[in-house]
Amino acid sequence: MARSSLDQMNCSIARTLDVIGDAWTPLILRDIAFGITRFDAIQRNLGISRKVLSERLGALVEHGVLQRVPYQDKPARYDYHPTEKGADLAFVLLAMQAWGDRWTASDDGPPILLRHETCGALTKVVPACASCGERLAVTDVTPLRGPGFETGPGNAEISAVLERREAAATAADA
Amino acid sequence: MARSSLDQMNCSIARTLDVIGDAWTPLILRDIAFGITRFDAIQRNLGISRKVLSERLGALVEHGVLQRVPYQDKPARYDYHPTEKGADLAFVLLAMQAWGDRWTASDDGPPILLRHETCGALTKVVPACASCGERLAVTDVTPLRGPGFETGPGNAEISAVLERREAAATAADA
DNA sequence: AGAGTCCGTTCCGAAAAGGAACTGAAAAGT
DNA sequence: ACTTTTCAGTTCCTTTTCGGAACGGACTCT
Repeated sequence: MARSSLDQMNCSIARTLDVIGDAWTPLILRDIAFGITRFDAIQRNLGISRKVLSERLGALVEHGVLQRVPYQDKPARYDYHPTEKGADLAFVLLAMQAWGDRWTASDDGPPILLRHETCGALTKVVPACASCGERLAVTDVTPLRGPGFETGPGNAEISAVLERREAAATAADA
Repeated sequence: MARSSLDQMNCSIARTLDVIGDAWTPLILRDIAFGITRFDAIQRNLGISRKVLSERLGALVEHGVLQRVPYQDKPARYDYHPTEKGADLAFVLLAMQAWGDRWTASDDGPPILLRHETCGALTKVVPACASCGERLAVTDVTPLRGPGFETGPGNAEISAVLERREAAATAADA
């Protein structure tokens, strides 16, 4: 994982991966979301090496995803809490959970259920269109080059693909 | 990334990470979703080392996320296509994209836009409740221990947290 | 005083990644 | 016919990262 190359890419997925693109980081964020906010507790829970945990937490603070909140002074000790930016990653985690529930759960069923407090039902998280609110199927969304698009490392071929598609779509319109 | 420890965990997120828990795999899946389905094209596009790409593609086929589809015979050559299991990972990618768009995009705006063909609008993907269809806020969902839950590696502390919360909720009901 | 908690850092051997070169089979150029 | 190019890997070697155990420091508890 070339640390630098990812956030250089003109791609929101790559830039997200620059923050959470390894095996441990999402699990650390999961623990914190569950209210396990201290170094030792996370380390015990995950069985992660203290060294790597220390590095990951530092990077997450660096990225503005977590913040250190002091809970005692004598030896300075902190809880790690999500910032708004960090809390917003929950949807990524929930999407992973939904996929894992569907494709990797044991016969018993999923280990964790979610209740939607507003409607009271046990639920799962599904993707919806921000505009019409309808549930989204993958086949219903088409990618287009956006205002921030530039051909560069990590998307040269994608640029070509999109150009071809958009040209075809324009031709079809005429 | 301890290959084995992750899929051993009683957690859908961990088991998902066992499949896509590194920096390259999601980008490879993104490329394939865009229709870049051949070894060399992916390699060129991402600048990933051929060795790692080869390993990742093999693992994804192994996991049943991708399948090799022959497109010529003499030297056997394949396109990599998503299976249903693989296509279903698109929502994880879209969640990453949505987060990246919001928190890491440049001033120009996001590099890629999505059009929802059903309603015609430029959109972004938001989480919704599968039951009531309402848009979900993270604070509206409560995790509960599910049928497949077992205390074990990776969730001992979580088990304790949930137990406490569920006990508190039960007490509040009475 | 001695053990326990908490959060790290340090050191070392093992594993993984990066990178360039090499193989192999066939099509395409000259 | 011969060389170059395309395509998909594999191999080898160097650099980075990881895992694991030990150590440190600042305190609290018994």
